[in-house]
Amino acid sequence: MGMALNKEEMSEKVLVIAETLLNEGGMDNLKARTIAEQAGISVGSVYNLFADLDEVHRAVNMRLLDRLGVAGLTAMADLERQGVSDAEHRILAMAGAYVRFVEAHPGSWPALLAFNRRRATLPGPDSYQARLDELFDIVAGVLKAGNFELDDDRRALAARALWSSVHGIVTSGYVAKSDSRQADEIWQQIELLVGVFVRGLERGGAFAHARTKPV
Amino acid sequence: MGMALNKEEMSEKVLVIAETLLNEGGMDNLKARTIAEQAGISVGSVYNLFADLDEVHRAVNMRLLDRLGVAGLTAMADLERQGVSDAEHRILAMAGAYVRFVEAHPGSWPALLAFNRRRATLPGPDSYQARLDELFDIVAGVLKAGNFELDDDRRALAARALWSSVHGIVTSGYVAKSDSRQADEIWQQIELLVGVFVRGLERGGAFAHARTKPV
DNA sequence: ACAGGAAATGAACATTGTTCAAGAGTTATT
DNA sequence: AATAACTCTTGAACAATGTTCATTTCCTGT
Repeated sequence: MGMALNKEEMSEKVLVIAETLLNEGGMDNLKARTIAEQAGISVGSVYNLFADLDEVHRAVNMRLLDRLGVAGLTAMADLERQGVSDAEHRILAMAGAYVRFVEAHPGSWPALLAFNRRRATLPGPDSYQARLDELFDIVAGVLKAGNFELDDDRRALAARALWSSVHGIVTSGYVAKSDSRQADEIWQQIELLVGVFVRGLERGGAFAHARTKPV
Repeated sequence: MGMALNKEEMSEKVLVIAETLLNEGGMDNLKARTIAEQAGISVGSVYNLFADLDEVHRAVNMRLLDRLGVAGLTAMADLERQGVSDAEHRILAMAGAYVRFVEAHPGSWPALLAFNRRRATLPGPDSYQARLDELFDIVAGVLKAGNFELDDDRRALAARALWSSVHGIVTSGYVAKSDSRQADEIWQQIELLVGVFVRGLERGGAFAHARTKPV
């Protein structure tokens, strides 16, 4: 007989199952009964471990974000080892890590940032936003090493804008993900964005701006 | 007694109701029974007019995309009338139109591009992607008037990258939409992006790039 | 061995999308 | 006018789901 799992171990098992379900069939595939069946417990027990499916989903997202962060840092470390310190190359490596991550998580990624499950993303006691900030910080670190003329606030803003832009390109690109050449189109856009962005920063464009927000 | 509505008029009524429901409560608020009740028909009749709720949702999205396109064109026309032909200002005006549109459609916008309802956005016989292309074309038009050194393909790519970037910034910004200063942060990022992007294009950065896609 | 509590269970409930047989209404034909 | 053929509407019924909770089972300390 297998040793009975304690609460934490069973939670872990549930999360592994949940991640697989999400990856395979997206948000709609995360069902309480399926989890219970695959984990060898009852529906009620799932609700004993987690308040509701939202909490399960959030927990899975947490781990995904963590792994995405690790992937980014790993990519940076790899370039470091190769002695690459060029900002454009490093940013492209970050973007590459992100694209690979997305491609490796076709089902769970759509619900990762645009978390649309039940209620509109309540702030949550957890550090959801904190993990996103960590990702921004990695990009900001690359920008800092790039020696652009940016103060800390401005650099943070640029990092968020750049990262969000890459995210937007990937998102838009995968809406109609029927074609396989779509992947190529995405990467072309990213290369263009990063190239133009870096050159724009080098020109100091980040400072020359006026408030033009329309009412 | 009010004249009975024919099929088309009733479809119209259903779509108006559906749009309101989506705007007020998001995707989960689009329920067959609510629509039926508010339209004064039976549940079955809703399914007589539309194959399923997905089709209703898609139809609503179509109209939203149309209106978004009109908003963009209107913004361009306004600037035209004011004699503004500066590319950066025009792009910012486009982005402003987009941001205003998003703010005006808090419930329906999240499901507009990332259409996650049932199946993964099947290509659909409709012109969903075509409407998105129209929006890209508007941006491409602005870039063309900007006299950057871009051939047609490259300009189309830049337009898509730029528009998707703006979309990404708005998307990321509204994930944690608790704060009202978030709106300001979004616009700052957009200004930075557009400013840097335009300056980067002016430097011809769109050409100086190498294939660096990681495996 | 037994009491007390903690955890697991799964039947039951509420809500949903969707279907479809039956009925109501409309139009064409004789 | 009467009837037939057709279309549209209805709402009850079904299946799938998230969630709850009274009951049962299991474990632990004495």
